[in-house]
Parts: sequence; C-alpha cells; structure tokens
Amino acid sequence: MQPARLHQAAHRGIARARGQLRPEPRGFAGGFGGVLGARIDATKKGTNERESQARNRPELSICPWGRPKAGSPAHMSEIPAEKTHDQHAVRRQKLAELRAAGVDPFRNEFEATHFSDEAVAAHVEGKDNTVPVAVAGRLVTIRDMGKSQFVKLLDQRGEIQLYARKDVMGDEAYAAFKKIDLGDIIGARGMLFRTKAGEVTVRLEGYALLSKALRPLPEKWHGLADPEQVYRQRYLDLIVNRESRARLLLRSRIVSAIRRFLEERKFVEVETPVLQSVAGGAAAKPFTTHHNALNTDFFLRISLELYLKRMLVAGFDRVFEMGRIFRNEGISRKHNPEFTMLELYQAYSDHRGMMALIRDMLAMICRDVLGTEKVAHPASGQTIDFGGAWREVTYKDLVRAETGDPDWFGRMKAEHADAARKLGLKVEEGWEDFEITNEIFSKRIEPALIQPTFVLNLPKELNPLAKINRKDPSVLDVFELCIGGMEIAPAYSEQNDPDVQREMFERQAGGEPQSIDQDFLLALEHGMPPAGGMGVGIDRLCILLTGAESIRDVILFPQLRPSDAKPAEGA
RNA sequence: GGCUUCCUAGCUCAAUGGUAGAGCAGCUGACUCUUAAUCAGUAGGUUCGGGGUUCGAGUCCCCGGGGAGCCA
Repeated sequence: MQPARLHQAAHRGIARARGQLRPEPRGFAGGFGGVLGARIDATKKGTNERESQARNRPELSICPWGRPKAGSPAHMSEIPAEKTHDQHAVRRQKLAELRAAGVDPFRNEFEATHFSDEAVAAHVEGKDNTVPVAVAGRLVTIRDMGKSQFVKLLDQRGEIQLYARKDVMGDEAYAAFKKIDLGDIIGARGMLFRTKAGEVTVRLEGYALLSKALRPLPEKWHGLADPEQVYRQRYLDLIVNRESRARLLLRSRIVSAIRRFLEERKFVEVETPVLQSVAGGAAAKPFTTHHNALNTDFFLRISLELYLKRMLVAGFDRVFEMGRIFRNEGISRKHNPEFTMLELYQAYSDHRGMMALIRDMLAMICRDVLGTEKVAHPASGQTIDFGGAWREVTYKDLVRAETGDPDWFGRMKAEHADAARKLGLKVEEGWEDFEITNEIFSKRIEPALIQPTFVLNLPKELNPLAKINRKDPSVLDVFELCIGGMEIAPAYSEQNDPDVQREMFERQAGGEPQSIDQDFLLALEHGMPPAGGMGVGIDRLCILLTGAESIRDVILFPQLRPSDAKPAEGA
C-alpha cells in the first residue's frame, strides 16, 4: 500500500518505557514444540546403570575430557602468568588441551529429549530421581561449591538447572566437568528432582561438551547495555538479556499468528519479485542494484502492491505476502531501511471489509500471543483495548476539530499555511495545499490517536491507487488505522479502472513517465476484480504489542554503519 | 544534513585538570542444596583514533570514527 510521503514524517509521543515487557512466558502453548526435529522419548534407563550406559552411548560420555595422555600439558600450567587475564587466550589453551587429550570440542552427537521448559514440566511431584531427561544448551551460570555445583543451561525456551555431585559422577568425570567454561554448549543427562529451594533440577549423571566457547559471555547481571553492541552482536544480547529474547520470540509468534489467521480465512500466501524495474506502489526512494548477466539496473521493491494486484487479475481472489521491503530513506526509531510489510488483497471486498478483517485479526493476535486484548501503552499511560468497538472518524472531522475551524476545507492555501504556523508547524514554500493540511494531521492529530481508530475518507491527493468516493469526489474510499499514535494499517477499495489508474499515475509521475509501471496497467486492462486491500506494518505492530521503544528493538539485526569486525586471532 | 550527548579492563560502571579504580567474568584456593551463592588471594588498561592547550589531560579545545536522542 502507499502510506503517502507525508505520513512518514516523525511522530511524537512514541513509546519510551523500557522493561515494560511481560515476563518471559516459560511455557509457550504449542507453537515451538518440535521445531528442532527429533526429540526422542524421555524413557531412559535408571540411575544405577549410569556407568555402563554412558560407556555404551558415545554421545553421552561421562568424561569428555578423557584421561589425559601421558605428557599432555597440565591444566593451566602452560599459560604464561601474564596471559591469565586474557580470557580468549585461556580458552584457546583449554581447547588445545582438550584436543591433546583426544576430546572433540565441537562434536555433533547428542539427542536431547526435552527443551528446558518441557523438562521442568516432566518432573513428577513427590517422585524425585525417577524421570530421566537429556537436555542441551549453553552454560550461563555456574555456582561452584567444591564437591558439588549448580549450573544452568539456556536453550530456546528458557533455562534449566543442573546439579553436579562428585559422589554421583565420580572423581574423574566431576573434575572434567568443573573445567567447562561459562558459555560452553553442552548436552546433559540425569534425573529430575526438586531442590530445597523449590527449583526443578537435573541431577547430572553424564554430559558431553558440544561446543567450546572461545569468548567470554557478557556480564551476567546487567547483560549488554551498550546499544551499539546490542545491535551489532545481537546473538550476545539474546543470550544474556532475557527481555530481548522474550520480545523477539514474541515477534515470531505474532508473525505466525498472522499467517494462521489469514490461512483460516482462505488467503493464499504468494511471493513476488524483490528486484523490480519500476519500483511502484508507494512514494519512496528505492535502492538500486544491478544484474550482471542482463546488464540491467533494478530497484529493490518499495511495496508489494502492484504485483499482488496482478495476482488478483490472475484469479487469486485472496492473496497476501509478508515480506521485506526497502526504502532508501532516513533511519530513526520508527524507520529501518528494510522492514516487513504485510499486504493482503481480497476480491469482491472493499475498504469496509478490510476494517472488519483487521479488527478481527488484531484481536485474535492479542488473544493468541498475549492472552489479552488489553495492551499497555507506556508512552501515553493508556491501556490500548483491541477488543472494544473501534472508533471511526473522517479525516476532515479530525482536521476541523484540531484546528477549531468548521469551515477549514472552504479556505484558501494561504489561510491554511498561517493556521499551521500558528500551531507551531513548519510549512515549506513549495507545498501544495493538501500537504499543509496533512502536516497538521501527521504532526498533531495522528500522534494523539492512541486507541485503535479508523480514519476514513482521506483526501484524494494522498493516494493514486484507491477508488474515489462516489458521494464526495474529493476523498477516497480508504482508511488509515492508527494505534498508539502510529499509522499501523492503510487500506483501500482498490482502483480497478485502468483508464482512471493511468490518469492518476500520470498526474503523480509529473514529468517522469518512466516511473509508471506500464506492465501493471496492461494487467489492469485484462480486468481486475473489485477488491479491498490493506497493508500492515509488521515492525510497528510489534513495537505496539511488545512495548518496545524503537523499531530497532523488534528487528533482530537493525541496519548500522558498517564497522570493522574484530578478527578472531589465533591463540 | 543540523543540534545535543555518549565512547574508560572481556562486560557493567567509577575517577575536582594531579598515582586510572570497583563489581561481575578470568586465574589460584576453600566450601556436597546454590539462586546476582559465599569466603581468601591474584592478574588485568593504546581511557575510540589523531592533534593541541597545560608543569601535568580519561577530564579542556580542534579534527576524524562509531552509537543514541531531538530536529530536518
């Protein structure tokens, strides 16, 4: 869809509060189970067989360090005293010792039976040490008490505590286990029990080192705080900052819920070209690229619209695409150069139909992903209610109310400019009349629309791809859904008259006819069914639903200036 | 693009223009139910890079790099 250029101006009053995220859900219902493929049954042998069992199971060697070969370097003694501060060097030394002892520090063989949360759930109350589990993950906590230690493993679903005892594991295996570093990835096997403090824990019987970490983890309590490092090394942020992990997992659940919803409604997901010779469907600066074999320049798409409408012509009556689009514009808390847009088109519907659809969709996502239709909006202090009746109001009524001028649309451009300046807005010299009014909408009205609001009947100048209202030819059959002070979803009754469409394109293109997608107009001439269409900014939706303060917090790897990566030097 | 601001040990942070410190992590030990475990000891710095002012610069000034916020 086409959020008009003017809608992209910065908005005020965006969510600021950090740490408003709901607690990390430990037991995501459904959704992620089995994602990693085979999880074998948790019916393993009993404790007493642990020694022989372990020897028969190469993936669960009791002592992955093995017995040091004669003449292999003694632990630590090879590290020069002046290097013991260099954690990377120390770990490389340990790696060398493992290899010298015949241990593969990057082995493959391990079959986990449970994710961390599943293991916790598998514990049978009052029956400690009867349920065997095998779990795998990164070691993120070590509490060493000499002849026993508590450690914690982090996996995709959370953490699980392991309890290692010298008398259970034997001297050799226990000594080897104590050499594992924070950050190493291991597989572990043992029986579930509940500690005195009440935490379900695996009594460690056997383990395997699966991947040696050569770099230390960030500080355990504060995590990573430097935003630059958080974005550049998101993998560390995700290991160490629970809040980030919860937020970005929530995003993938939102995306998944959207797909489920649309598929239930008989929508078909399609994929259309990213490389386009005319970047249409929106007013934005595209990225350019080049195809060598064709010796042709292409643009990266700035919207999904024109190809999805070709699919309407093709007879795909309900289509959607959720994909990356690219706009070569500024970077801010609300803009990343590549971002994710959902666009959907439904033949024989219209913008009214889209209103019902988006209302159902967002309410369903909230229930499904958050368990409630009421979402905190820290910036305004309000609670956004996705379940109630959503406000419907026309663009013109909003402008009249904001300016206090019932006859606003009967006045001349100069009067509009004066009034806008009185409201504290900047008015550029070359602006059209409608742009001045829209500046008021973008800067003053939209940021105040916190509860879900359908803004109807936008001025016809704002979009060339929508149908013109029959009763009032100065406005379009469209809405813009605003929530939390942001434009979340524009939708229209789609223009399907090829001649009107051509005229609108030509007016918009001005003196640049090459920017008109002639192939799209040709498709329209074959007949496109009447349809409702809608675009949903997925990143912004995620900002709302996760309480994030910036788009960078809901994008795994937001765009930054390239910097020289630190090379991995040898030991 | 403009304004403001930040960059100090692996990480989180201190340090009136006057000897660069602490916690975590590391290393050496003690400790068989811990929850930021505890205790003792120990090592660790191109203070983002370059230049300047000064007897003396992490600190003040200039240039450059990167990040963040506001504005455009």
